[in-house]
Amino acid sequence: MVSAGYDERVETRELRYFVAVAEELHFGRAAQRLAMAQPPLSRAIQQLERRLGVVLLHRTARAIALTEAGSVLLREARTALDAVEAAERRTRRAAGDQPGVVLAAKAGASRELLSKLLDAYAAEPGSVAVEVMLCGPGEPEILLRTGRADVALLHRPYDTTAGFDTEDLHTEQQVVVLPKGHPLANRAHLSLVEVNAQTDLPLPRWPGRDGGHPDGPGPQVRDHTQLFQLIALGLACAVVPESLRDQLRDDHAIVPVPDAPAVTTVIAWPPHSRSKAVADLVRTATRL
Amino acid sequence: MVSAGYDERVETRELRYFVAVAEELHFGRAAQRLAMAQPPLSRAIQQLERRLGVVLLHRTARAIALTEAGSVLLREARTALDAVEAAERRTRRAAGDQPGVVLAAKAGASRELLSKLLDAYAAEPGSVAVEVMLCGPGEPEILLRTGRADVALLHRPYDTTAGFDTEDLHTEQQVVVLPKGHPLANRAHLSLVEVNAQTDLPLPRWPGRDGGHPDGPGPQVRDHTQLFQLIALGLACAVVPESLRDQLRDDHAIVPVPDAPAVTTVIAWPPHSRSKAVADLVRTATRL
DNA sequence: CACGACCAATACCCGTGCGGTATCGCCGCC
DNA sequence: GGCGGCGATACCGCACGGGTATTGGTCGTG
Repeated sequence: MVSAGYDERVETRELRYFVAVAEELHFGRAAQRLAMAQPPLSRAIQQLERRLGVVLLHRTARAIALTEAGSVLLREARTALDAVEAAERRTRRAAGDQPGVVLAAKAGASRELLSKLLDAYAAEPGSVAVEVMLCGPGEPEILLRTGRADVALLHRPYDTTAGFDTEDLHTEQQVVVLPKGHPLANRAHLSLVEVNAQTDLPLPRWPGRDGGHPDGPGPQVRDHTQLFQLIALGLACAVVPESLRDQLRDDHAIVPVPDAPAVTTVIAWPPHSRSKAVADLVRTATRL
Repeated sequence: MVSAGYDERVETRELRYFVAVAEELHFGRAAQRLAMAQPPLSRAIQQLERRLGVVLLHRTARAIALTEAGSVLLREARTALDAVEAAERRTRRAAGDQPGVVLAAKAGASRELLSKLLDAYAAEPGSVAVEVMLCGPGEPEILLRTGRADVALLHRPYDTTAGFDTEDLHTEQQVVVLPKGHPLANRAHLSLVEVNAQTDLPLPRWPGRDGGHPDGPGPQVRDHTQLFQLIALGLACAVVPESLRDQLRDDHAIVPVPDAPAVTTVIAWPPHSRSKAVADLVRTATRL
């Protein structure tokens, strides 16, 4: 009697399939996304459920929904798949000829700090080439988690630094950016509730992790350039860290918002990084 | 022309194989550990190398060694496999009927803090059953990383809290525990170098992550009970947090070691935990 | 109320690839 | 020089992943 009979181990393929189904909540579309037919996908999910001994989906012939366990697995599977992807990427890059590091940062944020950091690090003995990836909001975190970047500049509380090692570099207050000549523009300071209360200038909507924009009023925005242009046109306002004032044109006005949460720029890296270059970069950053 | 031809995606099976080979540095033993024959294992590693486009092992017909990329993959693969295992376990437990949490802590450490925490949490409204796993040094960290525990008490700097969210609970100095009547026992304090310099009482060797003990002098030790017994017998001494004095018998003597690093007890949990029970437990702990 | 649309599950088939046994090639060591 | 140890290669069989065709059940809808 060969007990159980099933192989208990879960494969990444199954996790990828499950994530696709859980996100689409539709076997057909998920199969399409995975470039495969629907029946094998159904079977694979059933097999996963058997392996785990757990019901992951409520099936009602008309639609499917995640069970409690299913939504736990969705979250866990994403981080597990990120870790696997990171393993691939970091291994590939460790074998690459050139030993550079990849630093991810939101385009436009902490511009001065970033250039000072790069200069200071380049002057260090034994420094290697730094490839800078400038990207949209929320992306540096994902790049770091999936091994596409070795180190990143993040901004609490906007970015979540959970799961990384970090060093605080700089803390600053936030300001609201208004079109020049706006009625509120000559106030000495504003509160968050006042900013939210005024309805003629909506707050912009940033894309989420999935790339989609949340619903609601306000223009969709992908980067600071877009944002500041929209503000200059009188179509939006936004609360941003005050260091962004460097990038404003004279058709903007800024007003401090003392009760908005302070923004801390941190340098973050994967907790088990053994790279000398990352360590040097972090040390340089903390000494700025 | 169907470009590449290989499936780029890495499966957990391959990672498990590689970890076994990298740890054993011997295909035969690794295959045995994996309960399979050696040839398929060789092939699987070659396939992994092709997939990644990277040489992972230096083969010299007599022995094998990790390349630079190989040791990167070993580290990354371990954390990725931990994440996959955590996904399985947390999903299984999310489907379980009883909604308890599992708390891991080193047996014997922070005994008083732990019992106060459990009492206080049990008194909270909406508290659930807490299963306490008392385990050896270094284990809570692994339990947390692989999803066997939901929350843990760790001790910096002994445990590495990298990759977890933590809250500091308590900081204390360390003391050296000596057999009663030892020549140094009546000193008001000792320095680390003095402790290391005296050679009649060796420091014990704790097991590493793999369960093996490092080489060197001194007795092998698995828990504090063993340790204190050895000390009482005059066969060892040890530097430990002072709160462990509760567990000493009167055949021990303790002397403060002011320059030993302070030990901070922290409560730690996986960064993306959404469990109300874990959140309540953490909140309770910080209020103690 | 019957019919069609929709969607997941089932039935069945085929090919790939994983794992097994047997063997080779290579190197170090009595 | 021969033997032993170890990884690679050769070859084979079967289990499993993936494909097509079809069923079954449940909504809308005329």
